[in-house]
Amino acid sequence: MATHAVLSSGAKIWRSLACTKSELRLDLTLACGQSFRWRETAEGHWTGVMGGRVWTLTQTDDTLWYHVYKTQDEQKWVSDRKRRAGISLHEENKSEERLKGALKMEEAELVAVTSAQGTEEEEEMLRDYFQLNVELGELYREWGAADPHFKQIADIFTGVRMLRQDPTECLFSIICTSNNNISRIQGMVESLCQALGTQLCQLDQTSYYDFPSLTALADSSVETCLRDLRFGYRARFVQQSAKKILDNHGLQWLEDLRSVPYQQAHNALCTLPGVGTKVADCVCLMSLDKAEAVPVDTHVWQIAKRDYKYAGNGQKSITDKLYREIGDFFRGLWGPYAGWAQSVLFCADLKKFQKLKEMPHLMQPKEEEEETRIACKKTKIKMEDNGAVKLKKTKSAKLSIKNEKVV
DNA sequence: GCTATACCTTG
DNA sequence: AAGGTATAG
Repeated sequence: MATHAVLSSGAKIWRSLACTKSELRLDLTLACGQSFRWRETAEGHWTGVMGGRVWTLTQTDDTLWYHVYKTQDEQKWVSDRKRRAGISLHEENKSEERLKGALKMEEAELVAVTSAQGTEEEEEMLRDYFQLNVELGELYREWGAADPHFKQIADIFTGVRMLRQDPTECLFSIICTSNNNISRIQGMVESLCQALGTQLCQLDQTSYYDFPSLTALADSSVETCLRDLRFGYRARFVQQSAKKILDNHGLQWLEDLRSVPYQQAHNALCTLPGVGTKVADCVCLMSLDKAEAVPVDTHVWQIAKRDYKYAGNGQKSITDKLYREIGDFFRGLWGPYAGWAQSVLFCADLKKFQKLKEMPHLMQPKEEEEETRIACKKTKIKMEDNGAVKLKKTKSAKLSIKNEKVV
């Protein structure tokens, strides 16, 4: 039976890419709530579905390692890819040019990949998914220079990078995030793929499924199906949004929003049921190449108030006006990649990553003691005179952490 | 423009 | 109350 790949096995199945951890941290980037499709299947090994294939990724200091699994049913895989691209199967011999234009890959490459070659294609898919052409280290320096608070976070939370996700997967995953938490969302997205997506392969005891097509999501049976899967009121939003896209616009519409201005894409998304300003910004930022989109949720609002003394005229909730103002504030502070910077701070606020802040060794020596002293005061952790820290959590330290975020 | 309320489930 | 949205006042 097929198993999850591990680097230490020494099997010659791994390919590599030069990439430092300051440019990419898999653990932070794949588990901070951008994509809900990756799981840590072995220490430091992340397995998930991307571009219709199952991947395991891991990294060493200067290298990103990847393995792509063979899909279980090649023929089905190829026809499924074509169907997604909007090509009816009996039609495919008619117009070679049109077919190539509509397919993400050309026919020749499609065949090459399925015959277990296509090394360059897969490397390119990874570079595209992680947007490795964007120099994150340089951006961190710019954000840090403009913003002392960012600089303080940045030394620990390096390599938090915006993924370039598939727009359909991104939209329908993010619709599921309202009034929800990451672990439940992960389960819901997994259920969604299992119920409506095609199976790609099985590794150990786990089956992997492609994200459902727009057509599958639009079917009238989907709302009931998702209600049964405990999607709650989001079930209707998913089905109705899919149907509305197909009825009013067509298969290519979402992807075409990549080439229109941010505000226009944002407005277009907001016409969909279940898509408000925050969900639209997430989709813009995480799948439509709008780096300036800053999704403002309750936590980003907390960050703005707590760390940037943002007043907001004492509003009780995030109104449309306040939403725009906070976004503009961060865009003014961080510039055209403000959404990327926001994701770093968002990540640094997640409960599951708080332990990284307890390891002061990555900070500058001088800052280190002072920062540590402040942290210790807050959390009542004892610090020796020589600056050493006892890494024992007190009760009060734990109590200051609620749900996903630190209060 | 701002506030309040319902909407599904889960911890 | 959780990474909100839609609706009415």
